[in-house]
Amino acid sequence: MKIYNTLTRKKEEFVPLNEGKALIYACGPTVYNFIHIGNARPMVVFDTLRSYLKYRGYDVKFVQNFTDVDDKIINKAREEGKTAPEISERFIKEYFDDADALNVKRADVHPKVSEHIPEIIDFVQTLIDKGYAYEADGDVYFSTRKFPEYGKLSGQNIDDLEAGARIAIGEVKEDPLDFALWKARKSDDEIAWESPWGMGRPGWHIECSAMAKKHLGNTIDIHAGGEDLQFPHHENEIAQSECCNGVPFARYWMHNGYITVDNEKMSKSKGNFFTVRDIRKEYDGEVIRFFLLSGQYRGPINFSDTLMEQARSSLARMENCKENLLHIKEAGAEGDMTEAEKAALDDMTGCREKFIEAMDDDLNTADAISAIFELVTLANTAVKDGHGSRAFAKAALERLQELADVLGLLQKEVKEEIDPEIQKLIDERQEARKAKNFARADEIRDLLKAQGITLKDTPQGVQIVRE
RNA sequence: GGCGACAUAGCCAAGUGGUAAGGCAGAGGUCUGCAAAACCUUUAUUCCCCAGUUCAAAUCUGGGUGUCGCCUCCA
Repeated sequence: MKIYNTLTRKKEEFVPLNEGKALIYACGPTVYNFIHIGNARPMVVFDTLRSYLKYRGYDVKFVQNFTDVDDKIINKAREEGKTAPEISERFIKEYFDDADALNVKRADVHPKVSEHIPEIIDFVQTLIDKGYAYEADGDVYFSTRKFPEYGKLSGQNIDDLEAGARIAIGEVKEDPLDFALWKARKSDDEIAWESPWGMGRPGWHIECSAMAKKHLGNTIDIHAGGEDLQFPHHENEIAQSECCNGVPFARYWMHNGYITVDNEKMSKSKGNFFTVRDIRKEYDGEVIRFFLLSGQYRGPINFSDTLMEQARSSLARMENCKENLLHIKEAGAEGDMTEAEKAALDDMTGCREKFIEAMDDDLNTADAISAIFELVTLANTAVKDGHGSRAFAKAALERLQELADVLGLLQKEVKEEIDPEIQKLIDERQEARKAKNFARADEIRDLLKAQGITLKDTPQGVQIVRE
């Protein structure tokens, strides 16, 4: 598989540190609010990366942190008269609720900053001992200029950065480019821990370095996150980790593009963002997932109602195919497949190859989706004359599901049981249709439709589709 | 100012040297009691503009134009 590596600005063959294994660290959310659609993109994209690597046989260890110690959380806690842990625990829960809706699986480890304070303190102390960091008034800063490779990820020249940087009033940094590893407590209501430098809390960048080190080791395979984290967050992580550990930090850096609204970046500070929770009122989580995978992950993607509607319609085509095949699997012709079905099944092998080729090319999910649509068309066409066989439906379904699973699509459980009352109505409708009492038949169909049950009259009998 | 990304049909979106995938929407048709779903046909002589390289360019080079991002918390 080829991965676009931000570090080299090239697509490179993915060669993990240890053959057959993949160590991935993805920057997770600061848990002070519901996640927005922009947060959802890296979740879905890197969940798909993990899923695909597993599909290709890698033993994947995927770590995604929660930043549960942060100014924003402290502020939110003050506003609501709660403690910081109360805020973060609540929004971690809400995070998982949204993640589940998006079919984003749990990471192997979800470390929290608050549970890694000793590791972080050790990390900072090592940097001080090695001469890369210094203490000032209870703060600890990283001496950026002591890391000659600073800027290698973002392509920034350290002197150009210097020109734009400023030391804010009250800061005690030796150099404008230095950044905080540890922040001294400023008021009693701030969450804080004991440290060799007094009461305080970790800076933002150090968390990821420390947690990645603990759970994945000194060198990891892939470090992932949003494009805007490239600088300074990831640049600082590299500086800290490589100075502390003396080995390369991450072999591949992957960055997803952002979501725009009216072609402007959506961000918390601009306030033009949509939470996943709100969007879910209108669209199924799987539609959101489909939408996020419909374009290449590195480019920007514009969010709008029109595009969500398109995503919904597109995904419906895939879902219909699955439902139709499920129905034929139960009610279709018994015995051998037709020649057309055999041929279609053969052609589906090509779809799988196209799918893999696309995903191998830096996770080209747009092309991968088109491969699934080609498979859908093959399946639909093979059974269009109404003579679909059970054997074909079963085999086609497996092939469809295999690819959809990799993308985390078509994950809804199909309910098998039918309420006896409902079944009675369905039977009555069939009787009515036989008697050409279409008024009654349509009445029942409308009645059930209102309950989320769609009836389709197919060559294989009534197909029942539930929402 | 420094660094970077993008520009393909009504909309979304692949394609990075060999003659424009896929999806949505639209139009017409088939099937159906009617629907739904599905199938068939149809929708870019052309890929922001201009020059160049080449037998051949959406794809490479140079120059424009436009849009956006990072450099400050953000995925």
